[in-house]
Amino acid sequence: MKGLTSRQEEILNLIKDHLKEKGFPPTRADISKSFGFKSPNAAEQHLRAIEKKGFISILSGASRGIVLNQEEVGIPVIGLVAAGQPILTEENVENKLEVPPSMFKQKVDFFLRVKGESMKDVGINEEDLIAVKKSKECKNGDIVVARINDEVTVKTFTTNGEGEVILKAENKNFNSIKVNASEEDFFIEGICVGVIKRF
Amino acid sequence: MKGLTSRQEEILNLIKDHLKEKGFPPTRADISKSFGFKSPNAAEQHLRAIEKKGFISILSGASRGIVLNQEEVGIPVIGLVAAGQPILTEENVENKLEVPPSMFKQKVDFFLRVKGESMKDVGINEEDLIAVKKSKECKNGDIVVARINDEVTVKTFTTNGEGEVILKAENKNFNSIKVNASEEDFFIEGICVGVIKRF
DNA sequence: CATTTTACTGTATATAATTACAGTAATAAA
DNA sequence: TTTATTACTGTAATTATATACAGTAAAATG
Repeated sequence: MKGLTSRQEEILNLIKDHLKEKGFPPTRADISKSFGFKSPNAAEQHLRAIEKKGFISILSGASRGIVLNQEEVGIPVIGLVAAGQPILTEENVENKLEVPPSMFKQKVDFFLRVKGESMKDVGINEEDLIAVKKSKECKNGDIVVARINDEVTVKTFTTNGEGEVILKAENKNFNSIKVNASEEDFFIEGICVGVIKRF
Repeated sequence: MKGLTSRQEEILNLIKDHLKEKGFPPTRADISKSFGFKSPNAAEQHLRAIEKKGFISILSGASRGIVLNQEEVGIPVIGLVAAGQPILTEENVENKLEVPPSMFKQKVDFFLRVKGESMKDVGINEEDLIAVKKSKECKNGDIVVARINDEVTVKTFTTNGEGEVILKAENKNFNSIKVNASEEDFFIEGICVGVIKRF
């Protein structure tokens, strides 16, 4: 799927706008009119080029038969994180969830399916989806997704500012983790900005 | 905006399905074909009737110029429920949240902003939004939105089947409520099918 | 009980829309 | 430097589509 020329991109955007505003695709004549083409064939040729590059499909014979070949939009849902792999690898993505940007207070980069009950006391239970914003920085009290020696965990972050980090489990039956950041392989993957529970 | 006949509703649903699956509206011929009409005019007449009732607009001259007249902005978020009023009254709606139907396992009719910590132990805290499916029926163990003497509450539902209902608070600091359904003004508004937390 | 609405068939036509063919010219790629 | 691609004009044919007109018949409405 090669890249579109700037003109082709303009045409594609027009199609998207037309779809959004009127609810159906434009005709060749519609396209020609808005770009000032004097021949509908100009639009036709562009459509063919855009189709060839894989961005649309043209249904022959059907009027307005232009179909957008957009990949699924949405935020990836991560199940288990395979050892030794970054979180946002293709293999870890279970499916995608289309949520509006206004749903949480901050931008959500991915959802992580929670394993275990270590965060029970703040209302995060097994199988819940936590909404995570990618970030290396965090402040005391943030619920974070952290990685310690290749294991991914969700805990409350606290530090004394002298390199000592405590990842606190919000459940009295679980032990908190004291991390020596200089010795161990430790980093923050992101901050939890929300939770979705499904009953 | 009067109601559609069942046949007209079928036609409208076909239009919606066509839009969803193909990305553009059907022609009169498309409609006629899927219903087995032998004349495109059958479809035309139906479209006119549906337009007259306000559910669609027909753009004359344009092929496939059928536009759905639905505002469906999203699912209402209910803050406080004013005494003596049904939950889904205009005044109770704080704003709307556009969530995809696949987000929860069941259909969501409204979100309710939770007050108090009485359901803390199942991960429902103050200010969380619970996703509620309207229903008068529920079974033991369901988290329900109930109304007792004009007050709205969220609790776990249990009954012994003999008219005795217990609304259990999921927090040891809160008392459960025993309801005598025959004496008190009590009914179920809906079932909690999910929770959204925003940090 | 008359009238309107619903739910179609059947035919026909104007026009909307796709799409093929024949070009021109500038630019990018091999 | 030859060839392919991009970006169009211009014309025309074929097909897709909307839509008008003339009916029939049952059901709903007033």
